[in-house]
Amino acid sequence: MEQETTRKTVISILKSGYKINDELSSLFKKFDLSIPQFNVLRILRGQKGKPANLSTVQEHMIHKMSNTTRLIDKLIQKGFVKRNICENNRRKIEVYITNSGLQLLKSIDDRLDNKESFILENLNIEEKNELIRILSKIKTTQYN
Amino acid sequence: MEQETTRKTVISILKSGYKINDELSSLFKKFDLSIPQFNVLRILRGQKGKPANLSTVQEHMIHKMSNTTRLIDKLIQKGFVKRNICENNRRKIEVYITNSGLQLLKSIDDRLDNKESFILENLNIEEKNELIRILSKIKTTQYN
DNA sequence: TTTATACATTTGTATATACAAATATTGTAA
DNA sequence: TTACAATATTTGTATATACAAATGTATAAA
Repeated sequence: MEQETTRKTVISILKSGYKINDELSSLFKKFDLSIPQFNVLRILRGQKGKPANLSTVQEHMIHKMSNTTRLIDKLIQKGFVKRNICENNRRKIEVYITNSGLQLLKSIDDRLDNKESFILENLNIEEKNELIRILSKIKTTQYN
Repeated sequence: MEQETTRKTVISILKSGYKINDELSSLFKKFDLSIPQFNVLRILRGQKGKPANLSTVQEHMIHKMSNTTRLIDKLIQKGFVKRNICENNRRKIEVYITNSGLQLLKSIDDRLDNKESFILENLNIEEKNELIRILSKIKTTQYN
């Protein structure tokens, strides 16, 4: 009985995640970006000028990334990101967002806000906080 | 301010979804199955002997599938599923689960229950029901 | 009966992802 | 200072996915 509720809850979270994922994918697609690519750009913007190295970017990613190198290669090709070898530790590379990348994010910001508001339109603020609170209790073996 | 809560909520759902996805992936991987493959098997088991055609399977999938044909090809290769051409309407195919597929599911059932219980270990029954209730309010443009 | 349209599935192709192995650089212990 | 381990990133490869186009079948209209 409770097992049944547990199963339904798991499926409900999974499904909600897929739905939101699809919604955001189709938004970013208009800007020729994938969700992970967008996240990298947003992480780099959060650096406020300071470059980040690959492992830092990986740590901040919303989901574990198996190949950050090629992900960033794509962003470099598009001119949104630049890469240098770190002088202090030549194993590391430094990645930072370009003006073109910042402009792109600026043009996405409003549309993302709208999309997010739309998705959660039927939830009041208490429900949103309740969701955040409960979801934070999820346990996993994979990562924090 | 509320926009900030909205954003946090969206990210929280996404992240929870990714986490659970990764947990289940790594469980199914032990049985050489992906999550969509497992879902197809479970849908077919739910048919209780009656075959299902491709579009029926697609409708029941937890997330939209772009290529059910090849997904089922994999399951056929592994011997968990069989496929016939539908006699009444030769455009359709009929798919059904084999005994080997049923046995596989049986061997997964308990471990899946355990995994799901583990993931939601810190949630009481009210919180689970509350999650289901709130998550059902999520709106999307992509599908129902 | 021919032609067009809708339906159900399959195939082609380009891109993305996962995972393991390889490379390059640095730190450290003998 | 050499050898070994640790760190950071890159590359190879196999598989998965998305999307569009193609195929084959059925239905309906002229």
